Amino acid sequence: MAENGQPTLGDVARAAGVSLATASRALNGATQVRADLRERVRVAAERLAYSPNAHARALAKASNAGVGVICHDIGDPYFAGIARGVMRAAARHDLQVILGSTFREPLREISYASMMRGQRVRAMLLIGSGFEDRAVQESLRREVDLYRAAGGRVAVISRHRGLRADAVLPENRAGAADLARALLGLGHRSFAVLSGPLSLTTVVDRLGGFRSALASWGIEVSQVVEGAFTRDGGYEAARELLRRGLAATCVFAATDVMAIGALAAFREAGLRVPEDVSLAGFDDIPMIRDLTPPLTTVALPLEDLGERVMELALLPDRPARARIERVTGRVVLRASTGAPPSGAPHEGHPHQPEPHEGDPHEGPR
Amino acid sequence: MAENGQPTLGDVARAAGVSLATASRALNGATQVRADLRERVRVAAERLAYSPNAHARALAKASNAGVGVICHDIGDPYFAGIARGVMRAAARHDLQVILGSTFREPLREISYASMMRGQRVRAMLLIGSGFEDRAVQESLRREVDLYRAAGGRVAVISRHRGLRADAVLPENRAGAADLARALLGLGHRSFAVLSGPLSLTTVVDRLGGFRSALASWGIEVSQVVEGAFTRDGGYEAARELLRRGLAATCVFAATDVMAIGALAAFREAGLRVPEDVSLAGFDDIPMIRDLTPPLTTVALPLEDLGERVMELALLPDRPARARIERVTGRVVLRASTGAPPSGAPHEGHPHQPEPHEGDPHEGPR
DNA sequence: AGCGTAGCGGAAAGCGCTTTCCGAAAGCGC
DNA sequence: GCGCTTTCGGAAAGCGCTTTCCGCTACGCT
Repeated sequence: MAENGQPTLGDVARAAGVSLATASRALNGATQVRADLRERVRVAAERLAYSPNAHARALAKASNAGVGVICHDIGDPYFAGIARGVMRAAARHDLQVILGSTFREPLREISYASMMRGQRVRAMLLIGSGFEDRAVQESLRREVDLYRAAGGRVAVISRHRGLRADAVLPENRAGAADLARALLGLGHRSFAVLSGPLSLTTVVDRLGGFRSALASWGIEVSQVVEGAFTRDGGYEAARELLRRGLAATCVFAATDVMAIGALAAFREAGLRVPEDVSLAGFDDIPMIRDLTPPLTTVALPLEDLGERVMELALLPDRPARARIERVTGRVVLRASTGAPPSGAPHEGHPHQPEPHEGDPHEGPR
Repeated sequence: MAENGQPTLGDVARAAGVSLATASRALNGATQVRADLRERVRVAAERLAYSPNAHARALAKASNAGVGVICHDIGDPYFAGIARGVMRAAARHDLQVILGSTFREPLREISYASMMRGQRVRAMLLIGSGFEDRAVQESLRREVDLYRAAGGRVAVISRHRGLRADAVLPENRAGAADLARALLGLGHRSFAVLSGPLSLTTVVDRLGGFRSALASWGIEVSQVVEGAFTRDGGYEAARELLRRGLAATCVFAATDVMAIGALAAFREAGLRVPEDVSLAGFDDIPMIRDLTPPLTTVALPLEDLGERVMELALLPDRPARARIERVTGRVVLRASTGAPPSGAPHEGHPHQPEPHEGDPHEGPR
């Protein structure tokens, strides 16, 4: 009996009248143990409420039933949705999940990764765009490489650059382009974008896809305002947009969460959506269906994303090249977008070059 | 060097030219190691990218830097909000979080608890009401007792019954009573409740508090419809309510998540909120502020709840009696509640006994 | 200068489990 | 019925770390 009162495998073996090794085999293995003995061991374990020490087991087996998951904010519906999928997949494989929420602090991401390497988790999942900071990227890269060198598996969502890990990649460019075309189809000819931090590939791709689809109609995005990837970030960005003077009939927010904030800002300013301005987001987090008006968006199967990234990390053979699973976003037109108001700014001269404060950021890659 | 390529403490010691024990002390302890040696070890560890094997450490120390957290659905904003707080507190204490999401399957809760016992986590956090099933409760109770007997610490949110664990308990009764009084103050005299499963103490308390406040005005709840603790559960319950014929000017949904569904159902039925019917929820999940209309609710500091339950579990001395922290819910009146419509049913005869299909459930405990 | 004491480094014993390596027991054919 | 093959159970060696227990060194004191 271990000092803390927990029975050990030895206790079980003794209670069952077999050797320690036999008890181990009886409990774990498909190995050959006589049926009656196996049963006796099982009963003894049951009776003692034996719970194998996972650490001892992991140490002896040099493998582990844990996976590490690092996301930016478990309170954010986007990550919560993905986490849901991850949990489901993990349960299917009898894996336990060690969760890290960075709260968008780069250093915390590194330290989580390092901690998970120490835990010898079987796989490490990085969910969401990486941080811009070069040094941070370098540290993370190093950490991940060490982890992989030790046999760990890494898979990511929305973050392929520089990590060459297996990845689930939402097709941000194509999705945003589809959205742009749908909005053009509604009659809009002038657009503003509330982007997230322009350092994130996710944002660059969404903005880029949106722009390129417009470009083939000879239209440019009138205004871009950067904001944090949060509800309040969207709210502030929308306020900034209004402060600058809204010069668009349609606003595209880089994420639904931001769009929610934008909606609030517009409403506060007395703008009706979609009568005065159309608004679209990206991701399709569950709650936006219940907003008034329900939000047009590019739907990503969040829970699926989580399940797939888990499965990806668990695939046995590591090919030379990283496996990439692309996930299509489906445009869902809801009531937050409609025809542009008649008398809208720029209507009738869609091809005019737009002199405005412009955005200093490079186009799509 | 371990076979998987990870350097071991022995490697570090050799590289630093000290003994294994010295290396261990240098890295961990406030124990006495000469400063220059300590530094040499640190450098060697750094250079080798040494990451101590957490399992070996946990095994040797018979303690562990992990805590287990079990909730019902990490995708639900209520639990996601609490989880956020837990993560924050865990990070403060350098603890890693092993997360379990039961998806409301009782057996999964047991198996998570058992798994976490095997992990020898330092603390176990159970978030949210327990399951009704007697056998399930018994198993969980047994599991928890074994875990505690082995020195584990358990803390819970919203689940005191039968576990005698330290608990953070939202004051559901008082909160619901306050809400009822506020609604009475708005002029309402007839009420329907969309409750969650009546087997949950949370629901019983909220319903009970609501009822008892009404009772002191001689008013009874006209209708109670049970539904699942989800958006769709609220939606369905509201539809059922409408099907039976809404006989109230104000509807109280046991959780915000349910209220969101109810709002959708009412809107679909052409009922205006709050002009035709007032609607209130409970919890104050972030998104309800952005609904139209914003939802009246009883605000719980979700993130705080998470931080507090974590801190509670970490408190060193275990007193004979469980520590209970009660958390007050604050009524937040928003636009989803207003004065009852004139010509509302029952108006003018608030004290009449209400013969209707009634609810078979006992009153507040 | 000699002795006592404190402090620091090294050897070694586990932590609880898995797993290999053997020896023993059982089953089979002739 | 005897020897050989096949199973199966037990002893023991780690997995990587912490920690106790010693012995040695170096310093301080008289």
